Parts: sequence; structure tokens; C-alpha cells
Amino acid sequence: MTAPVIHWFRHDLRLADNPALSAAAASGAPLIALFVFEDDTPGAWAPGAASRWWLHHSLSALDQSLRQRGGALTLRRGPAVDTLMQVVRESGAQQVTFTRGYGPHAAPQETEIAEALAKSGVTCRRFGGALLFEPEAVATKDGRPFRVFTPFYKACLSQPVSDPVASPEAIRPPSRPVTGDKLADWALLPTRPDWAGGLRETWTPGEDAAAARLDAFVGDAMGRYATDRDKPGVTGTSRLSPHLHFGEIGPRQCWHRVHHALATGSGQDTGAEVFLRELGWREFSTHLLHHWPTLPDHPFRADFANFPWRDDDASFVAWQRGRTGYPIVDAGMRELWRTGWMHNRVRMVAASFLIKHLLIPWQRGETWFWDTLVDADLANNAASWQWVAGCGADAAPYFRIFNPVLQGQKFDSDGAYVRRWVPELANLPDKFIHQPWAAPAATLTAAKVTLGDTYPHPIVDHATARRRALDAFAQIRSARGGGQDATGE
DNA sequence: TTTTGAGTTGTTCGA
DNA sequence: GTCGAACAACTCAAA
Repeated sequence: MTAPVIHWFRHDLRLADNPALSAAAASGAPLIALFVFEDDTPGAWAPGAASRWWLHHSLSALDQSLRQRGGALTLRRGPAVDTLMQVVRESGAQQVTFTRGYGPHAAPQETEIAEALAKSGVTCRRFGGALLFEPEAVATKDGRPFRVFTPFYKACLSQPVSDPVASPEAIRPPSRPVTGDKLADWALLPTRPDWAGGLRETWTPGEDAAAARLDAFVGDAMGRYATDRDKPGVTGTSRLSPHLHFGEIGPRQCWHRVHHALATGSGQDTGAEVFLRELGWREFSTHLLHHWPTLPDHPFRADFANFPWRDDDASFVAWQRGRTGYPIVDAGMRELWRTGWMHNRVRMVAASFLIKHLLIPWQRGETWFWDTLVDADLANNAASWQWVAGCGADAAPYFRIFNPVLQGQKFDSDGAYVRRWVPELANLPDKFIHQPWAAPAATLTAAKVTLGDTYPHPIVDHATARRRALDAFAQIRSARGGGQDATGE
């Protein structure tokens, strides 16, 4: 009787292009496919509500795929190291495989597991697969991690992206079944109330749906991606982000599929290149988090620790609920609340509004996104919020303050996006859809809009808020010089 | 060591 | 309405 091998599933909830899983299956030993839910790790960013919804369905889809090949998914809940070792003892497994992670807890946890397994005489095999390039493979000439995107991406492009690995054809189940939890008992889905209706309408988690999403993108929107990805009112993006986060599809699969379209030249080169570059940003964020584990909590640029943030709960709630009085911001926040996702262009505008117009700490926005986004990803979320705030790596300059009216007019020129998510403004003419306060009284009446009643007045005036933000940034600039003087004692 | 060129996504102002 | 410059300085990466 052969001792089983355990594949410990993490953010690699797929069968295809999963080198760790394929290695486990190829060993010929009976395979225990294990997922461990850790929701109580102290100090960690436990999955938010939208992520838990996605996780439930993704695990369910993975179990189904495994069953089609003769296997099944075993579910356990608890601290990863203890739980994994428990399953090793119960099953007599002699080998464990897993895909490496990159968050602040990943490396220490993986070391701890490797040591525990070694002590028990169990083989531990760690694989890549979640990134195009391992962090060790991309460095400056001095061997340091990049802090600027463009040279980082160039260094990426100078080496080949390895080919995806085929799915294991069959999975040999263990002769003695391993007990596990029932997915429903984890209560990952909301019940009282069930707010997930918009998520169900918008998304299909799972590996098959991820592959279909990539197919659809390459076959259609990719050709227009360079321009349409900026228009929140049209289907111009890939919407692969949650699938990538949970590892239902690997970045190498996306890369090669899109790169192939580029190589065979179908007049879509620009769109394909821009998309590949976005995969590059995903890499960059993860590399940053790997090298700077405090990225989710602390500003990358230390001088921002002295930034004069405001404590303004009322404004924060207005932002969360989509009631700032700026239609493009409110549309984005409501799309997020309803579907668990927000268009990239609008994320920048909404984030900029929270940080620069309201002067509320970026970490509060980051936390809200973490709870509400189905694609909530520690690296992308942290790096992007810091980028908008101006305190991140290669960040936007402080004086770049989005004007929510201009952004709306430029990227949602026909107001389709605002009309969809802020229906109380739907009858306004295009000219005022992004600035209802500027409309004549008769126009507002005709559109059945009463500012302060059916839709809020702007909670801040743009020009005033912009000035205030510039002054606040000027403060930390002068504080930097003053601080140097003060340190002389 | 010093120097040099460059750096995702913008806005405003004045000609 | 359109256009170019200013917005500020700093840090990174490489030569």
C-alpha cells in the first residue's frame, strides 16, 4: 500500500497549470486534495465578506472538477501548520506539495511547515505558479528589488515566461478516506440578509468560468482594450482579477494566450500589449509586498507618516454608501457594493476622492475595499492605494488630483455608467450628468432631481478640497526639511 | 562616486 | 476651443 501525497491548496484553486498539484498527481501515490481555511490568524488580513462568498463557490467548483477525475476536496479549518500536520498524521502521507505565496505571513508559514514536515520525515515540495516570475528572478543590476515599474517590467520582458503545465489526467483517491468539514458548515455565504444577489448576477467563480472569461476577452474586448479599458460604461476589461486572485487561472496561462494573439498578429497588438503590461503590474505589486511586507499597513515612503489626515466619519460613510454628491464616485461605490467589483478607472477616481478630497487615510479605503471586493488581493490592494495616495512605489505625484467631473466627462461621456448605478440621476441630460449641481433649476425639476433630497449636494467643493490637499502635501514637504533641522538638537 | 535620464492612468492656467 | 507649460522635487536605475 502506497502512502498518500497531500496537495495543500491555497490560492491555486485550479487543476490546469498547477505545477505543485501536477507533481503530486504524477508521483503515482494516492492524492489527498486539502484546503485549510484559516480565518483566525492574528494580525493577518482575514478574507473579507465578498472574498468569503467567492471562496465558497470556488471551493465548490474545485471539488466538482476533482470528482470528475476521481478525486475530492478535503476541507479543514484551523491554523495551517497544525491542521496540515494533523492530516499528515491521520493519513500517513509521506509527501506534501503546495504553491508558494507572497504575503507577509506566507514565507514564515512556509518555513514553519517545511521544518515541521522535515521533523516528521515527510517530503515537502514547494512550487511557483502564482506569478510569471519568482521574486528572486527579477532584480536590479545590484541585486536589489525594483521600486520603479518600467525598469521592473523591462527586466521581466528580458526573460521567457515558462509554459503552463497540463492538468493531471486522473486523480488516484486514497484507499482510506480522510474526514473533512462540510463546506456549508463554514457559513461563508451571507444569509441574514443575503446581500449576494448582485454577486451571483455578475460572477461565476471557478476554473471553467475563468477559462471562459479569458476566451471571451481574447475573442472580443482585447482588440479595443487600449482605449475601452478606461470606459466604465462598456465591457472593455477582462474581469479576470478575482479568478487570478484565487488562482482559478494562472498568470502564465493568460500571458501565453494573449502573447500568442500578439504573435499571430490579428490587428490587436496594442490591446494585447497593454493587457500584458497589466499582468506586469500584478507582478510588480506582489514583488513589492514580498520585499516590503508592511506595505498593507504602512506608507512605503516614510515621510507620509506625518501626513495631516482628517478624522471624518460622516464623510467616510458618505463615501462608502455612494452619497458624496459626485456622480462618478457614487456610481463606483455603488457598483462595488452591489457586484463586489469596481471598474479600474473608477477605483482611481474614488480612491483619489477619499484620499485627496476628504483627506481620509488611505488605509481606511483599503480596508473597505478589502471587505467588499471579490478580487481583494493584499498586494494589489495595498500597492494601488499607496500609489493613489502618492506614498507608494513609483506613485502618482502629489499634485495629481483627479477632478471627478472631468474624469466622468472624459471616460463616461454619455453618462451610461452613472445612469446605471445612480438611477436617480438618469433623466439628467449628458451635460449635467456628472455635475447635477450645475444644472438650472428647471432642468433638475424636469429630471425629477431634488438636490439634498433625491441626491446629495457635493459633500466638498472640488476647488476648495483640491487647494486643501495641496496645502496638506506641502506641509509634509516642509516638515521633512524642518525635521532634519530638529534632529540636530 | 557622480552623473544622467526618467518616472501608468492629471489638472489648471494663460495665451 | 485648443495648446503648451507649470505644477516640485525626489528617487531610482544604470552608466
